[in-house]
Amino acid sequence: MIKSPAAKTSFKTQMLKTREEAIMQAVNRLLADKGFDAMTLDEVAAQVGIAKASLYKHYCSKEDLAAAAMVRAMRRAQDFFGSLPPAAAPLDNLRAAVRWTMQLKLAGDMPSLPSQNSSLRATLIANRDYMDGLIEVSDRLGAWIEEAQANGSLRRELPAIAVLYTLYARACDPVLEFLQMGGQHSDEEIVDLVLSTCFDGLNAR
Amino acid sequence: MIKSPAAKTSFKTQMLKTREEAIMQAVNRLLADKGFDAMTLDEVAAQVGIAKASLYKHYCSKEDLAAAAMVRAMRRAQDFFGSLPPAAAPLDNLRAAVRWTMQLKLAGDMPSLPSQNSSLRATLIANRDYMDGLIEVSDRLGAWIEEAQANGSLRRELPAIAVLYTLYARACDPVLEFLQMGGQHSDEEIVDLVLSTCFDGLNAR
DNA sequence: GTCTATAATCAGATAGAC
DNA sequence: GTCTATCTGATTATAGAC
Repeated sequence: MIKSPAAKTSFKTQMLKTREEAIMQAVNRLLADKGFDAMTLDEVAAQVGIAKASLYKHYCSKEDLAAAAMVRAMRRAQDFFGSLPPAAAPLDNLRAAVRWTMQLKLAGDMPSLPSQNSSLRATLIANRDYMDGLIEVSDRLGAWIEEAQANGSLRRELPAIAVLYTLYARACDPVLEFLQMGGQHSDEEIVDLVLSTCFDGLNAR
Repeated sequence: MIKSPAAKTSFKTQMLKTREEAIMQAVNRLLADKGFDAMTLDEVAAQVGIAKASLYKHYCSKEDLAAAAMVRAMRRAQDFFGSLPPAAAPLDNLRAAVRWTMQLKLAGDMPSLPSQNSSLRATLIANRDYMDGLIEVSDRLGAWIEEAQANGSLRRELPAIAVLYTLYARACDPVLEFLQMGGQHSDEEIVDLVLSTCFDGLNAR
């Protein structure tokens, strides 16, 4: 069978995309599981089933690899935002966003970064795609936060930036994995618990 | 001047203790600052002002070094508990404990561990002093949690273990450093903010 | 016990054949 | 583009003089 050059290119491109998707999934899982520093490229290559050197044909450094995973996560967040009902209350949107993040985290599909400094930070800050995505996501969440404070559903005395950080922090909350490790609760229960302590606090009312 | 053997031994012992205290302080700061993986023994040695090889005369591995810092942190926590007024309400004790931890963290004097797995975990679990300290601290906090739930100041529907984890997690909460990095708030304000979001939640009441 | 010098290991990155 | 084999640098850990 004779293929046109265009079809051949398209096929190869698709193969490439599929492989890169496989790499991203492996990186996501490893990043969620052990963090950037502990993740080795040998592991990534082994999990994808390719040689380590081949990774460098797709991404030119370990930092680049992780940055790509983060860019992907930002895109997925924005897709999720787009799927929310347009008429929903801002507080419900915030809760939905945090819930979505924690579900992905528990499923090992959220490449949460280490809170502490690493060589990644510099790479990420220099990465236009990531920064654009981060800013868009932050703007979206920030708008909901201000709306929720304006309509009285969120505490007005808290600085919006502190609320934003608190929500972001749920993506790397160790309470999630500790409870998961304990084995006493289902993932769904864990998400409900942490969501409740985050928004409602520990104190009785 | 002639010294008795006893005095000489005591002096040397004291010198040793002083040096080990200096090492612990350096480890504390580095552990709080960049975490276990990113901390190198070269840095520790440089900060203490001794040769790297000398560290191994005091602690036989990097894990051991960090474990010693954690044991020390547990002891200090217990000392702090002992300094609390005996008649205080359990909820006040919990708040005081979390506040104390966050203040140390912001001052760079709390060797918070990475939430994620590392070679440290195995070493710590095998370390009797650490585990004993951890259990004692957890028992103390756990008792306060149950008392606070019994007297209605803490939400009864939350599993005590989830509350305990949530309190522990404040020791490595990235919100602290993010707000500190922003430079808009004093350390005291940051502690108040995070304490408030932890116990009172984000929602308006 | 402290030092200088060095071994041993591991992980990120590259060379070059195919 | 993918592979095997290798380089390079960083870091933990140790040897041996003093």
